[in-house]
Amino acid sequence: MKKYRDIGFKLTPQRIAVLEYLENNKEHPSAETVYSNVSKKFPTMSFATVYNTLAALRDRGYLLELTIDADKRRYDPNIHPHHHLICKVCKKIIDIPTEYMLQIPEHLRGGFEITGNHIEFYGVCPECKQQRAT
Amino acid sequence: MKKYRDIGFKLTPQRIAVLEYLENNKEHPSAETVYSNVSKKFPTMSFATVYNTLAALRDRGYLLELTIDADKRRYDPNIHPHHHLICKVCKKIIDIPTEYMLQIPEHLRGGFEITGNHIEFYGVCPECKQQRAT
DNA sequence: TTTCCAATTATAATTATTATTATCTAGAAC
DNA sequence: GTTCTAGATAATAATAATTATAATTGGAAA
Repeated sequence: MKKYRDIGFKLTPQRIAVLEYLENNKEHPSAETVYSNVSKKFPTMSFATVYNTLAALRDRGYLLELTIDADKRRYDPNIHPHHHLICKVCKKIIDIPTEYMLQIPEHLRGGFEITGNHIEFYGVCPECKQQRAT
Repeated sequence: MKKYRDIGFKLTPQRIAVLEYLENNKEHPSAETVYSNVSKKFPTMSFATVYNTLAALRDRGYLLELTIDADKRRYDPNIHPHHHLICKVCKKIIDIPTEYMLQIPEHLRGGFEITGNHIEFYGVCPECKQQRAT
């Protein structure tokens, strides 16, 4: 696949299948979902390969690992900064552009009734910053 | 413990020990941390009891279950709406009042260097809403 | 005091994820 | 195009967090 050239690691058919499944995917799939879909076309696919590929892509910044669902990690191919709207019942996840921090416009809400929000600020604490410096 | 009367479920010594450990705790401990601390004073304490108690408190709204850390669930006795500042290295979690959505003042940052943020909006999607209605 | 029942304990089971290892292959070098 | 090898795959074992099961216990209520 030409389009994935220079992604920075060895391109195997398995990895291309994962990349293709993820491309433009808005479902925020779990490793299990990726596995079950990719292995349809690639029956020899191993679960470990899915985990390896997802971790490799995450480490290289091609994929976000979401911790929204306590039961399983979810993966987001949209690496541009954005927020999420989450159904508390079925754990459906919808992307929300960063410009909407207070009010989400109707056309993006998708019929959701929004009941709350939570902001996670990320950084490095002074203790860990110092550890790294040494 | 008078203060925990009428909490809505049977108060056992084990549960009181968990409640006392959690009270005013700002560490956002995991089940493992709760277990290891509570079992110091309560050596017969079982891991299942910790999980049961945390789930019972969470279900009754006395405790928030945080999904910030992919590796383990963390628990927050502060049930008033608030946000979190998270060290990406050590997973330390600091409470941030809801009034600070854009800029966190120096005295709350605790020396953190803040590099990003992510908002989770919660709600119920139309599909799940309908399911519930039936 | 006795009965009853929900909570606890001990432990087994489950689920997601990571590690191990032998084998294989993509892609660089010739 | 062939060869070579670092890195990838597949199969499987291991680990860690969490949940389920079943027997036991202890305290509330009769």
